[in-house]
Formats: sequence, structure tokens, C-alpha cells
Amino acid sequence: MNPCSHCGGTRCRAGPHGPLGGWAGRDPGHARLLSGLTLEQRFAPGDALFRMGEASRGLYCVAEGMVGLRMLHPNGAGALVDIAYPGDLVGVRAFLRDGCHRTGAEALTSLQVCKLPTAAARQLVASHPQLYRRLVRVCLDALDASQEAMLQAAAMDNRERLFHLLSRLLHHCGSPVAAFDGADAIDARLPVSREDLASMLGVRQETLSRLLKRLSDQGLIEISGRQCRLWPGGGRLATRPTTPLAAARF
Amino acid sequence: MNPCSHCGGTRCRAGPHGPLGGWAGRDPGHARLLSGLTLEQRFAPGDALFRMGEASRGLYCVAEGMVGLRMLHPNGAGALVDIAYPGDLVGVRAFLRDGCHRTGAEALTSLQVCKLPTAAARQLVASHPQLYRRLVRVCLDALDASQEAMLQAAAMDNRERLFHLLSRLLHHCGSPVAAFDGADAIDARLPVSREDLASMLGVRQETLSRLLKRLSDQGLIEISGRQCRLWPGGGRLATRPTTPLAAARF
DNA sequence: CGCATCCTTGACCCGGGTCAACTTCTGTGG
DNA sequence: CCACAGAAGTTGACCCGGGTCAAGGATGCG
Repeated sequence: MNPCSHCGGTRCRAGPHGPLGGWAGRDPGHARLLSGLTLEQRFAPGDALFRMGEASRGLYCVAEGMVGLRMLHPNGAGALVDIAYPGDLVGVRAFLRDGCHRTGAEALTSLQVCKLPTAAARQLVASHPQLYRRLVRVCLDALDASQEAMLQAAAMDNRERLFHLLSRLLHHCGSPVAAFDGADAIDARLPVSREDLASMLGVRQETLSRLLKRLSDQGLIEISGRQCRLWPGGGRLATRPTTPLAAARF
Repeated sequence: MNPCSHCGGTRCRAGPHGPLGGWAGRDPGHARLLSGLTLEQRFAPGDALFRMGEASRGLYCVAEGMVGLRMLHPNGAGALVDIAYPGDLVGVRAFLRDGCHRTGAEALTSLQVCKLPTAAARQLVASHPQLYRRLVRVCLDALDASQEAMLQAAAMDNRERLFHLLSRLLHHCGSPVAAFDGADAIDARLPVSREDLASMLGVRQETLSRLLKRLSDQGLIEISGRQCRLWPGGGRLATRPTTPLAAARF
């Protein structure tokens, strides 16, 4: 068994990407260290890695499969706020603040992770500031992504946002399919239900269904159940006039 | 002149809060260090501390006044994403990632800040890991706030969101006013234009105007120009039924 | 005083929420 | 292999919130 290139575990399969892998990849000693500290765990689709409000129990490196990060509003509404792919690290924020999770994490697919328990992780980052900085970077990127999403919500209509969302999902979990005109289409089985897709856009299921229909009527996608194909050249959708607005200050 | 309790500058006036102040407050040596490194700067309303895309030039501690953080979408739409009050630190993210600013910062009022230039700040955090961790904490809190905002956007209607927004603004920059029934009302001059308020909610000016009218018709607020008063007891608005949703997983 | 900026109001229309029925899917047991 | 039940997804009817356009006050400034 080869140690995981993400986190040092013996079963991970993907490339030397991700915050842990990037750190371990530069130094065999680091890799050995990590390898000795990580625990491998498996989850079935729907299982929870951790729930909102629980204390941090460690860092999870996604080895295979996908993890959904879900936030829940007191009034009962919930939304999928992010998806983690192989190589990504989950649970970093709660670990860094040594507090409780603000999101719940659940397996979206059959899942394998490498867990780095809190105590071990604390020792590790204490003696390796570089690693600590990498974890910080993960949160900075998350902040960027979150604000980016808010801006998109204000600046694009839901049809465009859905297209971008699908595009992101498929580029992560899809495989190219030969298309007629040079560029390849992408095809994949979506890891999430319609309801979750809808929650990511902040719309209802029914609306999502109509948005999908519009996109496929326009020939930008082809979708049936969870099987989804993205046609190339959809990059630029029909552009709206986009009001100029008083933003000349910048 | 007393050194600022936020950042060690000699002109700051507010209490020993904020990330820098909390650090300097525990150790006179730290305070002296900071005091020697910070530069005081003033800005007129509308002036930019930094713009989107610029490289980080340092950390700014808000001494007096307020700072608006604005993000701009390529298509021209812009939104005020956050407001910084005295004691808050601005520019942390770009500093931590040693990259360019993802938001622009501008003075909303007549403003005084203490600037800690990048080079000095780097040395400081290198020799004081505690301080570094405080900066990280600032970003973690920002991430929480951002995701919280997204969730709120999904779970509450715009009237409620506006009320909460005003409530937050007034609690930061308002002064209590005696009210008839025990609890105090809060009164203040809003630091932002209608247009910016609207952008924070993701709605148009006209809609904002109507939302304000509805709130004041209901007796929850009183507003005229930028002068705004919040009546007590508005904490619980009329509650909507709030759909249960399939969120029993958590 | 006139002009510009900020804010409000009205009319109209479209996107999306809601409710309800209907149509696949998917998996399970006979 | 089929039958069936339950879940997942789709569609239609209807209505309301909010976007858009356009006009009409306030307020402030030279």
C-alpha cells in the first residue's frame, strides 16, 4: 500500500494535491510523520462525518468520494454550502479556532477519508508552522469563495448561476466525452440531489427543475436524473444588458 | 497623547478591544512595540484605503469612523460586503495570504486609522505567533459571518434582513434614546447611503425604499434621510410559517 | 436661484414561491 | 421477471415580491 499523496494515509489514490499533500510532498519525513498519525475511515452515502455544533475532533482529508458541507438555519431551512473533493481538507475551521463546527459534513458518495485526530494535528502544527500556514490558506480560500458566491448571487441571474455551478461540479467529478466540434463535452453523475442543487442556489426544487429545463432547451446541457452532460461552448451564455450602476469609485 | 488601545497609536480613542488591542493590552512591551511601528492616517468620506486588486500594503486599525469593504463584479455591479468599526482590523486577508486585496476599502465617514505597514507587520507576526493567531481568528470570524449571511439570505425575507442589518448598524454607531416603555430606542445617523444599504441586501434602491416604508409603517423604525431610530421590542418580527424542509438529517 | 444628488412613489411585468397533481425512477419482495 | 411502494423529479395554475422604467419630491450646494 502506498501512502496517500494527500495526507500520508496508505489508501488514498489521487494526486499530490491538497493542503496536506502539498506539505508532505516536499519532504519524505513529513510524509512519514503524517502517515503514522492518520486513521483511515469509510462512510456510506448520507453518513455524517460531523454535525453542526459538535466540537472539532480532527481534520479529514478526502481520499475518495465527495463530502457535502451543510449549514442549518434555526428555523429548519438548510443549505449545502460547499462540496469537498479528493485532496480537500475538511474541518479545518473548527480545528483552527479550536471550537465547534459551524457546518455539518456528510458523505455525498461512498467515501474514504484519512482522519488526523485533533491532538495529533495540534502537535503537528505546533512544530511545523508551514503546515499551520497551509491550513490558514484553506480558510482564506474558503472566505474568498464565500464572498465570491455572494457577489455572484447579486450580479447573475439564477440560470447563469446554475450553469456555473454545474460546470464546477462536472469539472471536478466528470470525464470528457468526445463532441463533434473539437472541444469536448463533459459527462458525469451528479453527486447531489435536485433539492441540494436548489439549496445551493437558494431556490426551490420546482424552480431548479424549470431552470434545468431552460438550460437544456437552449442546448447548453443534457440532463436526465443525475446523469448530466455539459456541452462545450456554453461558456458564454446569452448576455443580459447588465446595468452599469454607480460603481465608478473603483 | 495616549497610545491607542487598539493598536498602540497615540490618537486612537476607543476601548481596548479589537485584535491588536487585545494583544497589546496584555503586555506593555507589546503595546510599545506596536506604538513604534504604526503610522496614523486620516481619510475623508469616500476616500479609498485600498482598492480591489492592489497588493497588500499593511494592516489598518480603525481608530475613529467607519470603513466600508466593497466588492466589485466584473460586469460593473458592486456590493458593500462589510463595515468595519473602531477597533476592527482591515486588510488582514490580503496580508495573511501575501496577495492582492479581494475587496476595496473606503472611508464611510471622516476616518482615522493606524496603519501597520506590511514589512513591520511581517516581522511582528514572525516573532509573535500569538499575534499571528489573532489575525487568523479575524479571518475565521469573517468566514463565519459570510456564511451566516448567505444562510440568512436563504432563510429570511428581505424585510427581516433589513431590520437585522439596521439593528446591527445602529448598535455599532448609535446612541440610546429614552423611550416610554422601559427599554431604550437607539438613534443614529447611518454611515451609508440607501444605495449601499440596498447592495448589502442584494436589492434595488427602490425596493429598499419600500422595505423601509413597510418597517416604519409597522412602527419598528423611524427614518428620515440618514437619521434612523430603532424602536425597542422590534426584536421579534411577525413570524412567518417557515417551511419545515427535509433537514432532519441534523 | 438653479442645478445636482439622493430619495420616494407609481405602474407594469416577470421570476420565482406555493400548492397540488402527475410522472418517472429505484429498489424491494414475491 | 414483474408488481408495487416510496422517493425523486416534473409540470401547471396562481399569486406576490421585487426589478424596471419613469416621474416627482427633498435636500444640499454653488
